[in-house]
Amino acid sequence: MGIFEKKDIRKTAFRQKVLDVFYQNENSITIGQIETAIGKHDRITLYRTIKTFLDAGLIHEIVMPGDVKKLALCNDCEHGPNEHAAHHQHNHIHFHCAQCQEVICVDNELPNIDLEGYQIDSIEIQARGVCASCL
Amino acid sequence: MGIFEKKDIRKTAFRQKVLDVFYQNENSITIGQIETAIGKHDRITLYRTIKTFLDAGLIHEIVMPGDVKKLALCNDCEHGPNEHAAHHQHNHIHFHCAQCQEVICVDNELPNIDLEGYQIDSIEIQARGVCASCL
DNA sequence: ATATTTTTGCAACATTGTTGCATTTTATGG
DNA sequence: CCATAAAATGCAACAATGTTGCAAAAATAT
Ligand SMILES: [Mn+2]
Ligand SMILES: [Mn+2]
Ligand SMILES: [Zn+2]
Ligand SMILES: [Zn+2]
Repeated sequence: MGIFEKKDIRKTAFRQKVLDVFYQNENSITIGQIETAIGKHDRITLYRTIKTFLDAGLIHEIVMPGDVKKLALCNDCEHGPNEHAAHHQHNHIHFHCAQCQEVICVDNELPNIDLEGYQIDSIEIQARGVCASCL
Repeated sequence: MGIFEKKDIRKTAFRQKVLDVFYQNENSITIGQIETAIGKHDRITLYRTIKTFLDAGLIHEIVMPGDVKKLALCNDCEHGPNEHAAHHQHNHIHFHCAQCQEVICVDNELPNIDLEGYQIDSIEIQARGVCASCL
């Protein structure tokens, strides 16, 4: 049973190629990286594919400080049915390495945040520094 | 001694108008809000003004999940000289209220995050839920 | 195999932001 | 206050990124 059946979206040659790019990279990737990897292609279809993957909970979007935008496979993320990308619940930290510039989904417990007078439904944490491989 | 002298950037009529929009709003604002508030104006100059303010450490940029981009006055932020926007050190949490849609800089201690094997230089936290006014 | 549904590719458009350059505004200081 | 120098502005043109409508093609269901 492939990932497409599991997520109930149609399996097409194009989508498989895009998905492969995710599998071929250890960390999160940019749309630009996908475009380079899949060669000649249609930009519009790629955008729609990404939206499909996002809606299906196959991948998640990471927006880092400084407008660095990345995409990553969802492994440990929590998803409701058809959860909108904006309300995605990562339960990991996103780490931007200042040296190799990779943006890494680091598996770990999120700290408990408590803001007096506020009701917190979800949190998202970005960290910056030097990653394990670069240290 | 006005804020322009303090930050060593020239005071102009246009910049004063933009700055006033920040003062008139309790929370963070979008570029669109500024454009509406200052009326007929030049889009390019506004972008350059915002960059100037960012470079001067007068304001900071907030990128929330779902590509919500906002700007806010720097009050308690830490700045080195000419610190680039991407490496800005907020020391507060950014809270997005799902009800009023405001993005609020909430003053509070940041938790101590420790990732085994990683060197963390700075962190940024976004929270989502219902704000104090909406509860 | 045929019918139905979804995806794709193309063209056109929208939004957001940038760059070069001539003109205007602001700050300086005699 | 006026002349000068430095910086900010406005315009035009461009660039990057993403969206929409629609006809053709591909994928699934019967
Ligand atoms: Mn996810
Ligand atoms: Mn700041
Ligand atoms: Zn992630
Ligand atoms: Zn803030």
